[in-house]
Amino acid sequence: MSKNKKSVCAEDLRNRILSQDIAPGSDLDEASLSEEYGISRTPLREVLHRLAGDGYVRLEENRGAKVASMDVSALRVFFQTAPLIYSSVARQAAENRTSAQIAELKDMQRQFVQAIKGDRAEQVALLNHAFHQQIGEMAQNPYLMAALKRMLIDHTRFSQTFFRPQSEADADRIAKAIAQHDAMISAIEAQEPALAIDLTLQHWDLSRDQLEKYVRPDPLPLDVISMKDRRNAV
Amino acid sequence: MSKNKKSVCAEDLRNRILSQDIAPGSDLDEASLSEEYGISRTPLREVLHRLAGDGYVRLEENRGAKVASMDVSALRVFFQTAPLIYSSVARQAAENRTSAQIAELKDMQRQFVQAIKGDRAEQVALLNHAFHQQIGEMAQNPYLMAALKRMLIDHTRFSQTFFRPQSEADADRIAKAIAQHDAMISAIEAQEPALAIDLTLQHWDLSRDQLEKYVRPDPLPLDVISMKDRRNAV
DNA sequence: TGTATAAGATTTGTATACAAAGTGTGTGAA
DNA sequence: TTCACACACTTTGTATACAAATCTTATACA
Repeated sequence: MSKNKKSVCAEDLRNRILSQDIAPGSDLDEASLSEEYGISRTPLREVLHRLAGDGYVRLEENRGAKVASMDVSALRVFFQTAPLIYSSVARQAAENRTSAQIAELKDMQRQFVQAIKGDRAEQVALLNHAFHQQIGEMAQNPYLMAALKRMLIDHTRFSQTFFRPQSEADADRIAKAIAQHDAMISAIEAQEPALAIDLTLQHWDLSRDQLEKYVRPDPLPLDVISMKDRRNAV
Repeated sequence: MSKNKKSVCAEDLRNRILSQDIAPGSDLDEASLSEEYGISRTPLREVLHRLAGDGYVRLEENRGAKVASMDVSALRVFFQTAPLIYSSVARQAAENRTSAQIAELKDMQRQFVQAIKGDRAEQVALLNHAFHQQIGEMAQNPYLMAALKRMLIDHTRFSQTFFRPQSEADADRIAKAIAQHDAMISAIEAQEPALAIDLTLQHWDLSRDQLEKYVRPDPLPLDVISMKDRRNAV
């Protein structure tokens, strides 16, 4: 794939951040990371500076790099902004996509479906990320792309649980997401911006419902109350 | 201002790129730049990687950093996208601004007007950049901010000629721009999103007209045709 | 004259050593 | 016991040396 160790390092760090393998807010230790990727600190630091510009990490003077945090206030803005960016990107993707890009998008969707069948939740989330980023590439709009990339960093991190079906209803939602992806591909391929926007907003609605579950999950079983009583009794 | 040499270097490079002191597409030589800023190549390269993430430069494998180019196709997308981003940012700035941010914005506007009076065109362009970026900060939306910052890189570079008045009409336009800034400050301070959007779109229209002049300037005097005839005759 | 190739010069990429800043811990005085 | 300070230790920041790649130029050959 990528030729040199440095780009492998950068891509792996991105993936680990996206999949919350490295938690939001955690420190990135230069020494251990450089050893892990078999490079010296110099190129590693260059990677970190690049990731900082891309919004994956934050650099603090004399105290190193931390993974970009996800606080509650950010969440509100996220929900507010996503429909605007996603639908604008979808419109332009339908208008400007090349056939080579369509082929690549279809390939990504194939891999995405494969990964779902194989129950590899982390891979699924990353492939979903790549799918939506590819639609961003199709829009050929560097300004919207900058916003989209930042949205997808948070979206992918938030949606970690999305692709780990817990119930029959979860599986249904994933099947629906696959179908929506297929419909979006068709609309973009057919160069129908209005349809692409509509499908994108539907896809967003599905994702949003699931994200809200992630943010505000079902309350813990009420048993804990009796446990608390018991502990106090001791 | 900034404490260390490294951030001075980063800021100066940004300014030089924004003011086209370093032309789009030109190479950045590590050795000469590091000498110029009195730092070694290691931190300079880190700065370049950061600027790459921010969209100021492009890094090419084994052939260094080049200033982000501005080709014709980009221009089309720029005009297409600016109203969406600018008005969205203006809305949220009016909704979310703090009073401290208003004070800072007013101060920037003061400096901006001062620089215009002093005929320091380059400073004027940079202060105009800072003004609009501050409105971006007020929106408190990192996703839109990413798009806005990228837009402003190109906008500031395109608008280099804007603030070098050549005629009475140019001076009028600059006066109008100042008045629009003031009106935008008032609308944001009064937390009136609809008004802020409206004023922003008016401001954009003014800027767009001037940008179109920059891209498609008045044709050269027709004298050249006779000059050409003369040369061919020799 | 034009092209291909090889050697040299230049520039970029990486590793290592050292400097500087931050962090933690233990000891002594209030 | 608590606070302050000094000291050691850890981590980040920078400079330099060297390796690797690219670019330039000169030369040979068609």
